[in-house]
Amino acid sequence: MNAPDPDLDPVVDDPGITTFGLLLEAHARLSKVLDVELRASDGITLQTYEVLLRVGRAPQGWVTMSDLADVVTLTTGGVTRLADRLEADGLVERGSCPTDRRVVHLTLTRKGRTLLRRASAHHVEALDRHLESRLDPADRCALDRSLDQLRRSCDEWRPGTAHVPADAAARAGD
Amino acid sequence: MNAPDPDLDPVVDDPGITTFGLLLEAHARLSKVLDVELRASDGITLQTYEVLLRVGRAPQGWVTMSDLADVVTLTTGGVTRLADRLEADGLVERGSCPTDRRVVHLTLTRKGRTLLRRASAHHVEALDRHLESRLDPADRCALDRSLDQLRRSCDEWRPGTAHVPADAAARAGD
DNA sequence: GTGAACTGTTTGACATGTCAACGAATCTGG
DNA sequence: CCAGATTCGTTGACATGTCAAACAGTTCAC
Repeated sequence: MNAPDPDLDPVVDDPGITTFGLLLEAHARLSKVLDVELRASDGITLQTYEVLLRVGRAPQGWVTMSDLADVVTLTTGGVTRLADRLEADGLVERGSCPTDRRVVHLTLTRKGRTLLRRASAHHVEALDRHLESRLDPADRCALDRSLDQLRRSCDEWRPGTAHVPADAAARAGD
Repeated sequence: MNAPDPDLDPVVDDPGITTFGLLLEAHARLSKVLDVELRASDGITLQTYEVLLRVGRAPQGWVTMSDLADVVTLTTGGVTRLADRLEADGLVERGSCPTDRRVVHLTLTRKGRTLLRRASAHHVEALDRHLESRLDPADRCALDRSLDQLRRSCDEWRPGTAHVPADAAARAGD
């Protein structure tokens, strides 16, 4: 009574589903590996590293909470809590913006800066092992191009841009 | 006092960091878009869709909790709770395995099957708009190849493969 | 100027995931 | 056949993220 539905196969074998599935899995597996190695070598998560990196290489040496929310793909509420933890760990500092008193400037502490430099060496080495050395150099360019294209085209998209049938939104029930 | 550290630049501009950053962002943005559209068209999250898809196209019509944990990249504890919610929504059912009484078989209910079929149509269409139509056909192949390669090489990896402290390597076998 | 609309951040209530400990079922080698 | 090691799934305690409401500061139009 529960054999795979033949009606389903034409639709679930779509090449787009395959590519997207590969994207999901490659992302998950690579992130997991890099996270585990970063914890082992520097005692921080991949997410913490990403924050340190974004703050550390910001042109002025700081980012706002909203900036950060965008690059780490969290809500601003999530970033508030993330910043709380990193500040408690002494890696970043909150500061106020001289030109807009709503804004919070996040900067690296000395400790954060040192840690970023140390972790970067390990992280780059890990990326070499898991990413660079595994890819065909020709495919590498196409990979960068494709990913950038996807990122860009999703940024353009806004809810409602899609031709979702008007009745579908109403019928969203279960 | 907090200008970007010149010492940092050589290391944070590594091409591997760039590619990995693109992977993170492309994944996050594309997932977000597809999730929003799936919610609008069928009232389910992308994660729910992924589960329905995996269960629905499993060769025997069912998957175990551990199988599912692997493909959706959650711990088994997380899958227990995910299955609880989907079962409460009437989309999947737990069943027992005739040959191993520890194992739980997850199958689609009729409702889950219907929903999967309906959502698949919308999802495939969304993938066409956001993925297929955006990519250069030649790059598409390279993208699939690269992602598959990354996924595969991460699967081979085991903690300890890297040059991490010896006590971490001691736990290598499983 | 001043009120309305908007933006940036925080917060409480809640959703969702992890981790480690656990019980039950299964395997394995004497 | 049995003791120990292993595997599968669940659970409690806790970590982390979302959502919407709230608040302060800013901008805009009149």
